[in-house]
Amino acid sequence: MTENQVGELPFLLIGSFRAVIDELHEHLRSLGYDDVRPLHGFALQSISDGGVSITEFSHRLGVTKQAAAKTVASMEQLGLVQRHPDQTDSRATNVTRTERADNVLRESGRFFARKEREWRDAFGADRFENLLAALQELTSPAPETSIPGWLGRATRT
Amino acid sequence: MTENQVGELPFLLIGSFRAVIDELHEHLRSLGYDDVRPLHGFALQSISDGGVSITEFSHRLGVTKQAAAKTVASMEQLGLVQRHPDQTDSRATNVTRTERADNVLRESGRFFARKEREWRDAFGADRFENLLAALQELTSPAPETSIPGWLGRATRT
DNA sequence: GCAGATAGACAATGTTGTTGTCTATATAGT
DNA sequence: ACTATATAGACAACAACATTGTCTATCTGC
Repeated sequence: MTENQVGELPFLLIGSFRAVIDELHEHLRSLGYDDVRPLHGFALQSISDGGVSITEFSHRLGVTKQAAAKTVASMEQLGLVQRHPDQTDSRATNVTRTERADNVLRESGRFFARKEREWRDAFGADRFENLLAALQELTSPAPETSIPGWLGRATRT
Repeated sequence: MTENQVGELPFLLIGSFRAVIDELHEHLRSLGYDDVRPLHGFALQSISDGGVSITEFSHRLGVTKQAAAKTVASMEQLGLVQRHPDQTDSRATNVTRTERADNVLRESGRFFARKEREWRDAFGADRFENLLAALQELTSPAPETSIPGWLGRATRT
């Protein structure tokens, strides 16, 4: 069973992540948000309360402006964001979350809070805090948020 | 800074994963394996020492046979795998790793072993074992290995 | 005002997936 | 043995998400 096992921790990390995200989206589906996909969750979190420009959005997601514009277009179709002309810069577009998107974020937040409570209870507060602290150290300085477009793409752009 | 922060742990998980995989491929690049990408690492681990059929390969990766066949084709181009007619089933293709692929796996294994040693030293054995154990509990029953094609795709296929 | 930078659209293309369909071979039931 | 069905994998068309390159409109600093 351990044939070719090249490293354990990385698989535990991605496996845990996948497990919790899968659970989240199962939950969201049960609430009727059945067209929201993991990518959209990442994207929604990159939109500040006052909205963001497409360029800033692309930076937060770690993709090109063009890719970000397409993501915005698809999320607009899903009723998750709206595009408004920027008042102070007529070149720019201000992208804001819709109420629907806010609901998705709120439900996701509740889900994660519940999940973390579960884990804390299951592990014990000490072990749980230790887990968090250890992971924080692993993500060196800054927790990288530009995940979409990363896996499966060339590391060397 | 915590505006819209919907959940901390998931980001720590994916962030840590990304950090270590990025480091691995930086290392591999420094060794001359500059055309091997994260996807290939997942794929190579799914190839047993005696080789696998394309169908079995597709199951291990969690993708369709067609997608697996394309991955095999691209890895063949990179000199990572070879295709042989199966001796006992003339419909089937046996896919084996090349020496180059074995080297990549070996170097990856070394890298991860070194990384885990570093972390163990940095955290202390107790905290490190706790981290591992906690993550194992998070990955419910089985650590999911079918990662490619997951992020960014529809959860509901 | 003008030169250069920036915002974002449009087009073409690459990578990695998907469904659907097809042929060849294997296997199980009669 | 014969036939029905299942399986292995190829081929084709297409979807999703990214890329690079190019273009226009607008902004900003001198």
